[in-house]
Amino acid sequence: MPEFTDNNFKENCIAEEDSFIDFGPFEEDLETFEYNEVECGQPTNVTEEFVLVLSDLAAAANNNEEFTIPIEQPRSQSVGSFEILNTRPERTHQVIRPRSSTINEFSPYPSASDNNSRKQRRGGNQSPGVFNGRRMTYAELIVEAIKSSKENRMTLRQIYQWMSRNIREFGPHGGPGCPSTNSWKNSIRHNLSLHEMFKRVPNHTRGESAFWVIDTTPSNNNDIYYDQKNSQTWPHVRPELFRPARTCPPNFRLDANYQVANFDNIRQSDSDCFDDFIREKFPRLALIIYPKKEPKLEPRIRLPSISLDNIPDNHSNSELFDSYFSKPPEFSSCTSPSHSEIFDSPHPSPSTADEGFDSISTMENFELDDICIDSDVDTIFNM
DNA sequence: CGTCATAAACAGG
DNA sequence: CCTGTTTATGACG
Ligand SMILES: [Mg+2]
Repeated sequence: MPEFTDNNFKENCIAEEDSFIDFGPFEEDLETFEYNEVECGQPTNVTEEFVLVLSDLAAAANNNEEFTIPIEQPRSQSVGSFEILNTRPERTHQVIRPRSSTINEFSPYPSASDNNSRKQRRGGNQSPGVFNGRRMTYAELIVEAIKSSKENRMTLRQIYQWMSRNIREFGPHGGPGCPSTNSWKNSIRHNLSLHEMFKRVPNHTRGESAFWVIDTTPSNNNDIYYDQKNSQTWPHVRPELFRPARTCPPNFRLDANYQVANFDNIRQSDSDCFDDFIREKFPRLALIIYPKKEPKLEPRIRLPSISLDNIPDNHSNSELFDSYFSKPPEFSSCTSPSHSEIFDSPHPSPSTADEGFDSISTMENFELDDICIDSDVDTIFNM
């Protein structure tokens, strides 16, 4: 199992004179898989790109291992901690995946193989609630609930109450075939979180949870990324974040007209934090490529290619890493993370969400509108 | 093939 | 227990 060392890395890398480092998904991969490519990060003037499987980076970071960049036209089946799949001599591109595991194995969420006992019926149910004579989805019902309120906002508890009182199927006399109380409440919460149109704004009343409002911003309906980021069809799989999802404080507020406005740079949900994390760690990132659910693949990050000419003969892998992941010259005013800074960090933490409000309190230009309902976001967020 | 209901893991108040 | 985020499964049009 030959490995690439500092000494032989470059010669292994450059199989041909003008070859470039390039990994899937390309060509044949795209015939089989679908990807959702999300623009992210700073623009690059580099023409060639290559793609890294995200969890490989994360795995290297978590283990504090030295990162080894695999090459095209591999001469072995293994490169460091990576496995090279679909090796075809006539191909110039290879798909790189972590060895001997799938991302599903890391997931804390229930999988089919876990419960080998009886299978539950989950799909195929019609929308359970009828309102105004029309069968509505959960999302539609929630809209009706919130719209019925005086100030177009409702706490979860109020939404529950509205459902109980206005949707017969959710009431005490629902009858057979109707979801149990726990079930439809679960679905209500699921829909509130899932759909971007439902946003939380702070509620300063002691003991009450946040208000849910309907964001009617037109861009919400036009932005593909906006629609897809919480899609059940295009999930954000975050292997290095396979940990329980956590609530964040409300990111939004109501302006004087009770329109949804957002706090800038407020703590974000895991999905949003993930993009920021990637941007921060990999400033030259061009794209994040999210896979569809099936087949289950890991997200990849697409980066501009490096010019191997600029790499000295006696380079080390970590130098190569730094040269690759550092910011391009036009952004050199910013400091970029070094190899050790990335790999020595205890956990690649998109969780500014975990660290409290330091990012907010240290934000010099953070200002609240005069009309902002919230005066003390640092201490009151009513999750 | 996209939509959506449903179950559930997990966290933190 | 309540609120919230997210993943997994699968039926249906
Ligand atoms: Mg939401």
